[in-house]
Amino acid sequence: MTTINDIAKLANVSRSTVSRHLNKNGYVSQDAQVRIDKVIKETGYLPSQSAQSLRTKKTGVIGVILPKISTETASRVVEGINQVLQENNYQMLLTQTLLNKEKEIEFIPLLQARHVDGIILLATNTDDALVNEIKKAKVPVVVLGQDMPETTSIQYPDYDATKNMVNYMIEQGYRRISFIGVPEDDPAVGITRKKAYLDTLKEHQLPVKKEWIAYGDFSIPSGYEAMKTIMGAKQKPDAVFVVTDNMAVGAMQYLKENNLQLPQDMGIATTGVSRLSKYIEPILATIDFQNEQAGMAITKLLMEQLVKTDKTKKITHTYRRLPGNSL
Amino acid sequence: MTTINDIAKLANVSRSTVSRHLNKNGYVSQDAQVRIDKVIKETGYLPSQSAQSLRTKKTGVIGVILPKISTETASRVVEGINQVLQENNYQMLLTQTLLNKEKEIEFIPLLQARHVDGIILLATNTDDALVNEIKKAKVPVVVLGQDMPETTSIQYPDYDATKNMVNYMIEQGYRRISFIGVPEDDPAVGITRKKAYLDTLKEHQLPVKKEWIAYGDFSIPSGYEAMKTIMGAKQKPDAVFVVTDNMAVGAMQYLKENNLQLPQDMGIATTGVSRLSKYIEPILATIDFQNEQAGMAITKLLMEQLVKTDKTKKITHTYRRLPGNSL
DNA sequence: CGAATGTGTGAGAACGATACCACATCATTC
DNA sequence: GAATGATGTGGTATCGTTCTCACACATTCG
Repeated sequence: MTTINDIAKLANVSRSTVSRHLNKNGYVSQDAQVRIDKVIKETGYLPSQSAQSLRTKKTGVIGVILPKISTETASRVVEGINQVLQENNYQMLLTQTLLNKEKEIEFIPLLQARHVDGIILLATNTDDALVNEIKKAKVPVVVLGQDMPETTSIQYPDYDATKNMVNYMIEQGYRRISFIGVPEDDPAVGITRKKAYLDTLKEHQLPVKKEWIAYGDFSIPSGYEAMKTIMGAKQKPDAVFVVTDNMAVGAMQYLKENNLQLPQDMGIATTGVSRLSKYIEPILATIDFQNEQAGMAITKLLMEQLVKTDKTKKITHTYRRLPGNSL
Repeated sequence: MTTINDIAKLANVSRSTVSRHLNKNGYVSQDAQVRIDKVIKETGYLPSQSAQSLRTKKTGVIGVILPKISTETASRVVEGINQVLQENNYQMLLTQTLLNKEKEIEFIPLLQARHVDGIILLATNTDDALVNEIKKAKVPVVVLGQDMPETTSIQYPDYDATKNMVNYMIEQGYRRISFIGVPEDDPAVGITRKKAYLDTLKEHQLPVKKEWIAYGDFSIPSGYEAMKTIMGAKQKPDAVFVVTDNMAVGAMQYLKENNLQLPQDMGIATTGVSRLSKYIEPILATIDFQNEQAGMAITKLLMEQLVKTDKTKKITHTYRRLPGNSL
């Protein structure tokens, strides 16, 4: 590997001059500049990032912590993140927790040892230990998906969107609306969305039955099982709201297998829009959280934090309701 | 940030001793070890990766170059890659080319400037400039998805798998089999799969019609359009083989919109299995290239290369045919 | 005309780690 | 009791940058 010293020697200047030219600070004569440029082109020299970052404490790398990359939601968020990072000449160090909470915490110091300039966390919980680790962090940490105390974060509009959809279901004439959720470890999805569901029913004086509420773990099969549980109730619901699209697909599968006509016999609605969901039958009524944009937005927030570490900011992302024909 | 010097001072030993202890080479007394460990725990010290890599020329980071993360294939491969990397205590620097060939080439030196220990390339072409850049690389580069000359690589069994599926279609009684492919820039998908299709038909003395062949660009809409083009032919085919599942979904969409019963009026088969494809109707007959495993396999190959830079290796990955009910 | 400013350059000290080397101490062996 | 080898330790060079300083020379200005 050629180093800055080689360049200096070949261009007949000192190391300092090359550095000044490269970083465009300080004076370098026209003459020296062309000589340096020439040599750099000839040798294909690229500065050693390790040395640079040892010196400057900046790496141009952003750490991203997410549960699992091979989910459509996560990969779309990453797509958005990557886009903004690339515009700003940053690169992305990706880590997966595979839903292991310990890892979520461990990765923060680990990424800092790698001297990432900032961290983007797609959070699945808001445990104290995690919040603590974030507070201790020496680099800006921004959070997407949960309302993390004292942290710059973007939340999905879990409450409003859910309410909007459940309201819409009621407008469509459904009165016995069941619910498939997830455990409360994940506050945004597990608590907020459920609360919105309950609140909306209550506002309309509609019945809330315990047997109409079941839980899954984000996976397609768990949606299938939850639907099965609910359909075991004495009084059958006439619709179901499922908190994630994957589980909705599972639920739908169960209903179809049991010869229920959608949406005539049963309405179904969800949040989250996967690329293929337009092509399943019926097309799911869903909430689009526009994950790419969310990824871009959170990254832009981080970029801001990188220049001026100002106060923490809370933003709620937008959403769109997509009609589908499952209601 | 606490440095090794702080640790040394606090533990009353020299910097060297701390380093020796940390790297478990050379002698350190029991006594010193416990003192050092204690101080490290108290301070939460983590060695600076920049300094380490400046010194050792190793970063523990692997660069991954891929076209687009938010595709199911790519994200599953990454899932596999990540799994093996994590086992081996490596981290992953992710870059997207967004199908821009120049970037595919640029990223190789760029990642090297970041001192990645190795590069995994999910290649979409085999251009000379790219091959050249790989040859010039100072770190091991392994390639997944294309047969790259003089490079350690894993290819998908494009030829055999396609042949297997087309043969199966013929067994099922289809005789007028059409084809939706992609441009030849991507040799593995654009050339090899098409050749397998043509060869198989020829072996069975079945007609190959120009009007039965159309091309898309990997996207769902392009599959829709290609199917439309083919169905414009005077003599209609009785089946279609689509080289990627996304395009197959588009093709299927077109057929359904035009009231063709699948598989009675028209058989459809493809390669690539997306998470949701089991839930669309009919279930696509497809080839599963087992992307996670491919990702794991290519990463293991890279790990091998990292210890002993031996000769280049060529491996062809395995596949499974999934029946579905679209044939 | 001397001082102040602008332009251009290189020497050398960091940054935080690793690794080679020299040296000290102690136990073992012939 | 001298030689040998294992154990333990610290000094110092080094990796490839950036950055502060000191200094040299030109030009401008009061």
